[in-house]
Amino acid sequence: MESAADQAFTATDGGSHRSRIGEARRARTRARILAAAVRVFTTKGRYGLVIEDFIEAAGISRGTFYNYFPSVDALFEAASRSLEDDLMVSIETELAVLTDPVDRLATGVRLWMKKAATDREWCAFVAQNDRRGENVEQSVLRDLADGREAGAFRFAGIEAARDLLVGTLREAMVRLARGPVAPGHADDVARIVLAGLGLEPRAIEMQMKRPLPPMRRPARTIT
Amino acid sequence: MESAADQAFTATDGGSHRSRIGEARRARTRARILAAAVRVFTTKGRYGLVIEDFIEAAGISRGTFYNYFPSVDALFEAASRSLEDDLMVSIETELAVLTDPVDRLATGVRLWMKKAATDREWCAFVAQNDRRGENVEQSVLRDLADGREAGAFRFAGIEAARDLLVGTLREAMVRLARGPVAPGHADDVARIVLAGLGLEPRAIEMQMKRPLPPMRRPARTIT
Amino acid sequence: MESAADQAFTATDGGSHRSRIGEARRARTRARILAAAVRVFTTKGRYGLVIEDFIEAAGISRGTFYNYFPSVDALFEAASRSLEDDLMVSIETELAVLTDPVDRLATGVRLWMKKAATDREWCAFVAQNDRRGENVEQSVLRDLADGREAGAFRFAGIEAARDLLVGTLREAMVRLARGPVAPGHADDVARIVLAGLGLEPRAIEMQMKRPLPPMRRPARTIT
Amino acid sequence: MESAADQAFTATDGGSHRSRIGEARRARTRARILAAAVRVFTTKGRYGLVIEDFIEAAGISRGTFYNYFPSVDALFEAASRSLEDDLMVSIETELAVLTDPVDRLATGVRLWMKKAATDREWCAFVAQNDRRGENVEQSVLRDLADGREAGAFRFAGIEAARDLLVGTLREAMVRLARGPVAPGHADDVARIVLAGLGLEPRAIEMQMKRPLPPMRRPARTIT
DNA sequence: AATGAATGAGTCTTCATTCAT
DNA sequence: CATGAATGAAGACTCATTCAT
Repeated sequence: MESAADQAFTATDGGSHRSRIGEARRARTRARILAAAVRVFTTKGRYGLVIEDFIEAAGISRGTFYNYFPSVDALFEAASRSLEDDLMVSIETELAVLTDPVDRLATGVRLWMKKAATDREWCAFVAQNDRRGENVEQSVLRDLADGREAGAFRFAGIEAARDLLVGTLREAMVRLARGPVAPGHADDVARIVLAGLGLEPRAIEMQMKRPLPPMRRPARTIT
Repeated sequence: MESAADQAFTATDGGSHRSRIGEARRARTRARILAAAVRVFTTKGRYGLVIEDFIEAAGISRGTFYNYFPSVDALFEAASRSLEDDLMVSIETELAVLTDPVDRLATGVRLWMKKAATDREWCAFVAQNDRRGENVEQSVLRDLADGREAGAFRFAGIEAARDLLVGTLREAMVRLARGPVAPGHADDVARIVLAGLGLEPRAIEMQMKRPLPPMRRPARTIT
Repeated sequence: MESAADQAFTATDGGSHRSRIGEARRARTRARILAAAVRVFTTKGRYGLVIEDFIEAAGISRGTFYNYFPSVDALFEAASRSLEDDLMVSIETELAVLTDPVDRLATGVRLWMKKAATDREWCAFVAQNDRRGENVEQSVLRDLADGREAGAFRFAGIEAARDLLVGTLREAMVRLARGPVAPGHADDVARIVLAGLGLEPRAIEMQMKRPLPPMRRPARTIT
Repeated sequence: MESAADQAFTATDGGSHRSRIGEARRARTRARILAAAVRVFTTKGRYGLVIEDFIEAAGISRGTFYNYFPSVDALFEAASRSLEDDLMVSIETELAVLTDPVDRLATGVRLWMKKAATDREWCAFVAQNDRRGENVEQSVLRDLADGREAGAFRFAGIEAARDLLVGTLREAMVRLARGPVAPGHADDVARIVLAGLGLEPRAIEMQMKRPLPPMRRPARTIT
């Protein structure tokens, strides 16, 4: 039942009160499905999953699933982007204060690897997806180009450089998702990538000594 | 379809000729299915394929498919091993004469990329497949370890080194499979990988100038 | 949406004003749903429609639909009766002044065809509906019987006569609903039906020359 | 197991023996499904039927249904055309010896009504479908045009004439499918249709006295 | 009264697998 | 061995209906 206050409000508000309530509920359900989907994908992999897996994990009905996502593929895409973008926002926030492309790229790689090493679920999930989102691709390409122009990076083709960066991180994540790794693994990966980009050994070590800024929003927030 | 002559001949023969004919036919049909399967996997990817896709491409019946492979997974496995081992045999043959691990690894990477650039179908297929075969993994790890011990490679962790090598090549292959690339791309990839492994720039250039031995068996032979 | 003024007024009033307002609103919403339903049925036919089709066309919510109609069938029934009775009232009004059964039947057919040719939406909708309403059936049967008794009509069985009349008009309406027809089509249909009933050619021409009374309520009023 | 004779035959026949066996089986199953579908549609009407209804009636599996028809609609269409064409072939066979369009059309109508009166199942089914097949439409239009040109028919528009013919027969069939009719009903319908087309009363009576040729293939043969 | 999120039973559709020919 | 019709379990998808707000 609506309270008198609600009534009066509604009367002069043209229905937006109900709308806002509805929207909030929708957002909550969507987040719930996405969170459950991440668990499912992480646990059971990318393929061979059926709708049942997700509705059971999310505690919703079949119909509700289709009210939010038209297919498992769409769900995976949404969950994937959500997780990745979530991190990228955190990273970009930190990188915003850095102007030097080498600082930016080195810090970005280290933060990414730190996240991967710290949050196994995130790592396992993102490693499944063999394509990075637009956010990541653009950010990476820009820093690579700028760093080369500045003379800090020395590599032949920017495409090869991007493949080195993305490919190495991905393989490292797959390894991380599979089980324990040697201590220092994350740093090893960062070093070898920077070496591949042609950064001087001393510059690499300077980068590795820089304190890594803490990332905000460490808790999973699926939107 | 057997000719009438075959029939007549078989009829007066013991079992062995029939067997030999049968075996040869079996091998031919199997090869035909595998070749068609490679085309299918290359074109449509690894997942979401159904038996119909393969029997249509191979021009065989449902029943015949099951006479040779118990499932799509088995077919993929067979096609995958066939293609990869095929190349590894070629590469290993060339590398056999090389004793220096750096020579071996550099040449191996260059041959691999040459194959990828030359044979798009092979490239697309192998890029789909996540795990490198055991052959590849072991050969790579040995050369990495030996090269580091010899002081030519300088990298922190061998796992990171392996991830750099495998990951970069994989991304490069995905790129190749997607469409045309800049000229010199294959060389760029080889260079950047070697740089990542810590090889001196001059040593890298020396490697790149080495003539690349031709690979035998250029024509696809699926076994 | 009620204005604030309505609200305030209602608040100090007894129940009856609210009731009257409510009834009026109810009637308006119902009419709106019916009008939308006619459009939907006309466009998409009788079957395979889902509630979504109607709530979208009417711009209402699911819940509201059920406040007015329990099912699509009920909605169709209501829309159907509404449209057909609407016309029959008009036609009966005109025919009321005519006593001769031949005059009545001929005029009725001509008015019906005129309506069909003039109002494509009505035509398409009614053509979908198999059974004529009871009103129509009884009126037709009486005029047929009277006309035969009077010696004007000459046909063997009254059932066959009714089938000729109803069937021919129906096919003509289907044709009209499908697209443009030759000029004079409506008259052709009236003539051929009267001929089938055995009316003399001269009598037919006399009927066709009679001025057709205008129908009242030309504008759609769904109740 | 194949017999030795089969073997020899197959060997020189390039597989067509198996093909013919397969085709025969396919044809039988298709006919079985169609026959069952006719029963179902006749009994339960055109709409609201589900695949289950048909596979149960035909005694086949779900998968088999889809091997032959993609949807209930397609099945209805096929069954409908099959029945209608079946009759039209019979009728056309009889009409082939007749050159006069009036003879042809009058005989055609009488045969059609005879079929409807004799075979209730056929009648009920065909009456469901509100469109005649191309065969029927073309045959009717040609005879109408020829008969008018010959001066025997007198009607204003050929479209109206077609609507009269098709519409009247359809309503008569609906009536027949619903229950018993007065004796002579079929003849009444033929007479009233011919009258509508403007045929002279004496000519009508002459037509009605012509002996109706027996139709071959009286038994249901669904193809 | 109006809203629209949630539900789940009812159907549709696919596809791996079998097997008689 | 090859064939392809038949199968039916598994899973996808729809949509009438309910109900808290």
